[in-house]
Amino acid sequence: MTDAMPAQSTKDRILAAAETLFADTGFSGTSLRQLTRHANVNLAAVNYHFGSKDNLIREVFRSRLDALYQRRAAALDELEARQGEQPTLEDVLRAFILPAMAISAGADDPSAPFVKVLARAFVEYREELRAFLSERYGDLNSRFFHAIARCLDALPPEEIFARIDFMIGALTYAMADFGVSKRPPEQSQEAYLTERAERLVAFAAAGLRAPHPSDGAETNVRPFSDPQARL
Amino acid sequence: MTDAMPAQSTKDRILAAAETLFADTGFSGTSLRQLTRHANVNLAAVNYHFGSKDNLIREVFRSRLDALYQRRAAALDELEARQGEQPTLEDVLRAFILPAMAISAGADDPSAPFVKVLARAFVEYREELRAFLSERYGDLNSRFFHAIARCLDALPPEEIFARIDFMIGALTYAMADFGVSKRPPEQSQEAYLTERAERLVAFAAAGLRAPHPSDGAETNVRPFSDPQARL
DNA sequence: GTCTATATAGAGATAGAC
DNA sequence: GTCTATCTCTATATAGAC
Repeated sequence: MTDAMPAQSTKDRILAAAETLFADTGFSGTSLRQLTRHANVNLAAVNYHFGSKDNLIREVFRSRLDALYQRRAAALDELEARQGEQPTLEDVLRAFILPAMAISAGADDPSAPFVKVLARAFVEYREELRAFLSERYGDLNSRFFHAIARCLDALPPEEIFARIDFMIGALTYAMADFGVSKRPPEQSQEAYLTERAERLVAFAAAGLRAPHPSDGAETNVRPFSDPQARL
Repeated sequence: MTDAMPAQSTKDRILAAAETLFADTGFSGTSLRQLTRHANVNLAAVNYHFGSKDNLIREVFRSRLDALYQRRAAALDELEARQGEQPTLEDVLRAFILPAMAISAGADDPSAPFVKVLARAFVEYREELRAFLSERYGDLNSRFFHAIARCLDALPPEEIFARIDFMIGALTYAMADFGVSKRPPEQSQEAYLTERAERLVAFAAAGLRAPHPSDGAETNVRPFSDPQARL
């Protein structure tokens, strides 16, 4: 054998190029012509191997999301297997957040662009993605909800749902690197993302633990239609 | 005068249809043919009034973002005009968050779809949007940063920047309604969004105030390359 | 300012040779 | 399994009549 790396199949080259280009220019913004040029394969190969562009898109999702949720499941399994020891809120959040950050860690990691693909999918394939996530990973997401809820037992479920949405929004946005924060040149990408993940864990844990308005101080809410409202 | 509403100009009908369709199917996912059909105007009218599709997209942004930032500026001005009274973190966050929630408040409000357009822009026009926001609203964003930093004076700036990114991520995601939270049927859209805005204010305020790892407990960070890391 | 008609280019998909 | 060539459709943009 002369080559250490196995020769990448046409199918794999298409998947790799799809991930990169979908991350950069979106799904409808990426043509099969660009894609096959980038992957150095023939235009007809996409339809031969995947049937259609839509199927190719689904395949990109499925494989990466499976990997992400497998890591999340393993982390949660480990937490729940600890005998007698109740996981902290930070533990549970790490089990959810770190796998997502991890898949964008290495510059050499072929799955790195996927985080941007996922962020795009939230806007371009909202309903399909929601249905897919709920059908395929609903049980695991439900386990995460209960693990989080156990750490916050004074909080009503709607409040927990809302706060988890905030956490996922922060995670998605941060993963896709949409914000103004920039990696300092002297820090490695891995160290940077590790730090960011820990920052998010601390931020989200504090946010989730925030006192609930109903059992505390008045929040001074004014409806939008109030002409005095500071909009 | 027989008509209470002023007849909408071709240009306005194009803008309105653009906002709706861009929100639903994205920028590259929306063709000018769909758009002009939806607006009941001729296909050529877009190029006549806006020059190109790209210019139309920029125009949609510019007008709505100007409105959003004007409201934010007014709210911040009001806070800072209070003599002697230091605004709370919650006050500052409300000045930033409520205008964003407000523009998606009314089902009858023509600007309602814009929040989804904005979320899409974050992924489809990342760099252009970043440059545009920084050039046009950089000063105001900087004022918000300082107002927030004043409430958190023990925190290093990088930590504040990172946490503000989390807050904006949560806001964008929540505004665009990507999460699992659903409006209860008995609640009005306005009440629902008001409630969500207050929830976000409480969540973000607590998250921003989270203790900083450097001046407190050990955070037990393990790098991703550690094979023991719970990824 | 609005229309029809069309130029030009690019898209996704497929047939059929090799 | 991969190629070329091409079908068919749609895209953005524009020219020129009204």
